[in-house]
Amino acid sequence: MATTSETNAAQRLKDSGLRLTRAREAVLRILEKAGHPLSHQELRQKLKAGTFDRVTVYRTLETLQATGLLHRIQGNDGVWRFCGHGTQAPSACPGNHIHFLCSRCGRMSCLPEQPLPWVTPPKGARILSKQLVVHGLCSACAAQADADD
Amino acid sequence: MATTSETNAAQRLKDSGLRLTRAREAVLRILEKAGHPLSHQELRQKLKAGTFDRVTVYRTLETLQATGLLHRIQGNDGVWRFCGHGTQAPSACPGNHIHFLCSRCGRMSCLPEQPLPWVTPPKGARILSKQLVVHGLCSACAAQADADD
DNA sequence: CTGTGTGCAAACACTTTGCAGGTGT
DNA sequence: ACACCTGCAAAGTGTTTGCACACAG
Repeated sequence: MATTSETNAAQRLKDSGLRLTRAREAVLRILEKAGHPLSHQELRQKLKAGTFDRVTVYRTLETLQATGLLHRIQGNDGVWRFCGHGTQAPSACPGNHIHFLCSRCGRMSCLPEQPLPWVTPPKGARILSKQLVVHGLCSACAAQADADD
Repeated sequence: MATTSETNAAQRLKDSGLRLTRAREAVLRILEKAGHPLSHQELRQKLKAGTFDRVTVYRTLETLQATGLLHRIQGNDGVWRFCGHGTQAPSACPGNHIHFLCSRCGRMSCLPEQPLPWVTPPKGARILSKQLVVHGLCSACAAQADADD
């Protein structure tokens, strides 16, 4: 079961029945290391722009997310952010928790210790997923904002 | 204090110190009547497309929202939806509750009886707003989906 | 009259689609 | 060998910006 951290991303891809390609491995590896959700753009920057086509990255993220290797959340900026940290189980970070998005620096973070609340569905409705995103200033930006006085 | 329902929208605009214009009154009136949040697009359709420029509607929504006459939420489709129902107080429907978005028909509804949970901010961070959106199938679409078997 | 609102055109950002050629198994 | 990935080009969707004219107060 245990694999070296080197090949962890590759292993997860294989285990999921996906073809092992450069793009997938690179994307997954970066997201595993990131520790917080990255937008397409942020991810692209870490890939040393030019390595992969924008479209490829979009499709790769879509595939990984559909396979359950990543989860995605969206802040009030309308941008998807993908999270793949917690590399042990196939879906170690299922995203069933609150996310925090800093309105100043745009960085999103997971609040894994705070689960999503129970929601009573409207009569007859079926709930498929929930998303609780908290907007505000992260500690760094809050301090910065105070200094700007 | 009471005004006829005819001029309610107009009155609220004046009370907020905004200039009374055709666009603002029309937009506010529609949102008051809608009873659920409308996207720019949905709103535009109710305005009998062509009445106002797209840009005007965007700016009007921005203004009304900034003034507190509307609140806005965003589903996982990245689209803003504006809500102005509950017309009594200046900010009668502040949006401090859960929203439900049907992934099939795209209609959003308010779940006003279910308030947002308390969230503990990350150390040093400052929370400015919260958004809990539940995705799924509304009762109509759930029934329809079952019938599609 | 003056400042704000509106319409029109164009720009923007993010994402998706179509198709030909390249790659993993 | 064959299906699936990738890159390139182009289109799509929602939203914003710049500027000149029109309108509310």
